[in-house]
Amino acid sequence: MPEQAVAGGKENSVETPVESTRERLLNVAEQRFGEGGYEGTSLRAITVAAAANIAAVNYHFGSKEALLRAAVARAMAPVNAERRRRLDQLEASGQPEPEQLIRAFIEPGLDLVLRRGERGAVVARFIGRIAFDPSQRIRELYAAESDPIEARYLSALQTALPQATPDSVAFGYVNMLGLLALHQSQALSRAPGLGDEEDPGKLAENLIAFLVAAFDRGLRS
Amino acid sequence: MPEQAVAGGKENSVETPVESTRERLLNVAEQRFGEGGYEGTSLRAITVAAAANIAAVNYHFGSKEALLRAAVARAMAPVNAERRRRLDQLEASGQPEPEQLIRAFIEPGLDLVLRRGERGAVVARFIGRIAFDPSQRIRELYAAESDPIEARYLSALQTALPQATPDSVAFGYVNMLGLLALHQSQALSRAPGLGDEEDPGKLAENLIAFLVAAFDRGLRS
DNA sequence: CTCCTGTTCAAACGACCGTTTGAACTATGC
DNA sequence: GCATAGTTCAAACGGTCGTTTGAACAGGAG
Repeated sequence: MPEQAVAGGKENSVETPVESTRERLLNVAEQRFGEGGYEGTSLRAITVAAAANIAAVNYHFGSKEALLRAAVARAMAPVNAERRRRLDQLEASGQPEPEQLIRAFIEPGLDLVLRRGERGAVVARFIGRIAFDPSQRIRELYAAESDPIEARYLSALQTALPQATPDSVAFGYVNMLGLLALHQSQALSRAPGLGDEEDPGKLAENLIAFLVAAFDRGLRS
Repeated sequence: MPEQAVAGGKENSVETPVESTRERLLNVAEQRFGEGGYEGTSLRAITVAAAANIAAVNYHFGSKEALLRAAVARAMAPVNAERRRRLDQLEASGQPEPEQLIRAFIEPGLDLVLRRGERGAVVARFIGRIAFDPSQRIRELYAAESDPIEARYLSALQTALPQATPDSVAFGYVNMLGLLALHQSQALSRAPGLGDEEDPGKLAENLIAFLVAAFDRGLRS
């Protein structure tokens, strides 16, 4: 077992804690997959950037798709955990408002991930891109990762919006999901300096206000 | 010049007017590109399905990307024309309501394209997919095709929503663009039978209502 | 008929793809 | 010391990619 990250070597004490090959592959994978998509990114491009051998991918993960799956799972874990935590908290304190539910969905996706400097933006773009990859196979791979919470959000939104039909609540939910993914992937910011990227917090507030209005008054009754 | 589509031959009088190789390539290209994305679709898969030779692509278009560009231009032309027509009409009859502007943007994208049976759905998915392709190069290719109208919509929306800041109007516009593309690409309909695909007209009305509410009350003032 | 232009074709080009192999290297347990 | 399990490596595997080539074919004009 080489490279145990001696945790106090001569150099790279905190800045670069000697990531393992496996971690470097995951880091570079989510960066490159987020930039070029799954089909548009080769394993060789990833392994070169990660200073790893081609065979390391199949050794640590088994295949290109398994690498993607591992990267998606790792990237989604904190987002899902935060969403669960907020849902638990909201449900524990009575009937939540629609805005609180929407906020509990959007903020973990934007805030928690965009506020972490360069790496956070990379993770956000990766998630947003994979969620709507051209290949249905890969979209399902992402959907499987966020499915468990989807049902909780749908029923919570339904009770918070009793006048809306179940179909229209589901319609609003997929719109929320889609808009979040689009802003995460930064595919909407065509020209630089649209006024969004400057402040991720402001983007979250704008998006939440947009969705709250749509949920409150834009769904069929 | 063979295959002049004799316009009244023995068979295939209306059903299959002997499409030229060029037309068959465009038809298959927008179908396959819409299903698998640009990177995920090979020229060989296209030419086999179009019953054409590989070299025909480079003869008629020059390259894979030029084929995509031609397909995008052909698919967007009627949508852009209809949007221009509606904008002209609205501007000729006084100050349009936000809903009228949103309708003039959404309906040509969904209605005009989803109401035309199988081919319309293929074209819609193609447009929606290309608009948010992982590759920035391809997204720009699409954006160039719809840019000319974008400025008109932005200024019309701004005067229809005088209380909203220019930034928030632009924010609403990209959200509208993104949601339309997502519904066109059918990437939002995960499970079959969500209640949307059954009636494209109903989807358009739901989406318009959703967006009108968001524009009217969900933008920063 | 002969030329000429437009179109199609099989075949091959070099490059890159994801995956596999088997040997080399490293640290640990005995 | 030796054996062992975990990890990395250069090299090659068969396949597919987009593109190019040069010959073959088709119809219209002279």
